[in-house]
Amino acid sequence: MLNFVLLNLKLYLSEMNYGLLLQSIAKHITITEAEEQYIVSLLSYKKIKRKQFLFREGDVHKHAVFVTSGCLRSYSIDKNGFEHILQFAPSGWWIGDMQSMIKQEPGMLYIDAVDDTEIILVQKTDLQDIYATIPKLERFFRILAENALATYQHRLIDNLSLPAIERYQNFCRQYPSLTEILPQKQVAAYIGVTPEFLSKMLGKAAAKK
Amino acid sequence: MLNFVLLNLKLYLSEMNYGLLLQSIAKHITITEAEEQYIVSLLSYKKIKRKQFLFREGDVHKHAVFVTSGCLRSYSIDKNGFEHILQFAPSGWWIGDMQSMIKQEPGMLYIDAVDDTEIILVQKTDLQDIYATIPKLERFFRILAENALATYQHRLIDNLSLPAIERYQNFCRQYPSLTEILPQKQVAAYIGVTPEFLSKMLGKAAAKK
DNA sequence: TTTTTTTCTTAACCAAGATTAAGTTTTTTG
DNA sequence: CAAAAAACTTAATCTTGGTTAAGAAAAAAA
Repeated sequence: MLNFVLLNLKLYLSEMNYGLLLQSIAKHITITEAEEQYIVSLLSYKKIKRKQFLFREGDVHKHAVFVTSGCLRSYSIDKNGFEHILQFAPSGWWIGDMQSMIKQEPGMLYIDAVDDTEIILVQKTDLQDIYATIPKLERFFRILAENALATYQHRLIDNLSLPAIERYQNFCRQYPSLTEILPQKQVAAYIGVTPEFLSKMLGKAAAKK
Repeated sequence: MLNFVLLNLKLYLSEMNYGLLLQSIAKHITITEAEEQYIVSLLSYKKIKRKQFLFREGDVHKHAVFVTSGCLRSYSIDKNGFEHILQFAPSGWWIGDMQSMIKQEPGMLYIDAVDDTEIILVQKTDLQDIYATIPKLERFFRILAENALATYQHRLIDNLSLPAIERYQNFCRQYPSLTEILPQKQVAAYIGVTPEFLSKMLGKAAAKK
């Protein structure tokens, strides 16, 4: 009977896919099984249907979000109603509005699901406890933030110095799997051009061959 | 005699201005005097004259750089020879090519001095030791990286969604002291327009009044 | 201070990319 | 499967911002 319960618990936990997050942690630091259990006890799990919102502009981000399947996107909407995509988060990625997360103030970003998506949530307040209990995790999140920082530095330089066509090529090279599944429109909103212009650009490129 | 030596040491250290860095650390975490001394023992100090280079494209960044006076800038040069500024670092700021710093590979950025500048250097290898000896510093650099991340997220959204004139206004609002000391040309290279266009824009704005 | 270098301005012309609009294809949903 | 919605294409026109060039102003260096 106990075995039966444990088996179900195990299935339940594997369905939640906390494993992917624990693996990602294990890539940078070593943690004990007891620490793993403590962390898992503070995680929660959520399914998000395609097009469903996780955050809207003005919301305060009270959770760190880790994607285990599917794909999320974060974006702003300008005063003319146009979307500008900051980030895509396929499985294994974190996503969020850092400013809002740090200062606990209303954010400027929308986050919704590009595909049916499963996520793990960590409450910001629990994160403080985790740092206090397992200081090693401070390192994990430092490394995470530093890597993200490097990525944003690179992207900013690209946006300042490259024409649209090269930004598009960079995107395809960097995220080949995303290029396949995303509507062109969203790639346009990521590289910073209108869908019409991206279409024109690709038409020209194809005509040349 | 001993007093004399100690006095001179104190003067020497204060001239190095390690205090500014220690203060900046103290804003986020609490460290003991012994820990302070350990950290200081791993720091080095350098003066950089206006226009002098600290890094060039292709250099591997083996140090974290903290500015104590003056101002540095990091930028890339595109294939047409135009500069695109990623960051200004006045006193109290860190600067560097994160990608190069993390992976210890050749960087894409130039760093030089906008003004006569004093900096503190921490070797990357010493930073590893510091993390091992004083885990609290892991938190300090996590917070630092997260704040920088928030700033870059905001800037990217601005670059994607705002016209040049608003990017200029944001820059002036965010960095009023830099706006005063920098040549217009460099503000242009930061917000992502040519100096000629920025000048035209400002002329129009002034004419309206 | 005077010479040299850098920065700023203005203006004419040019190009990358935006806008508008209409028609077509693809995907989603009922 | 049919209808509706979303995405894509094409083309004409417009706008933001780039390019080139030349002179003026300011700052740096000698």
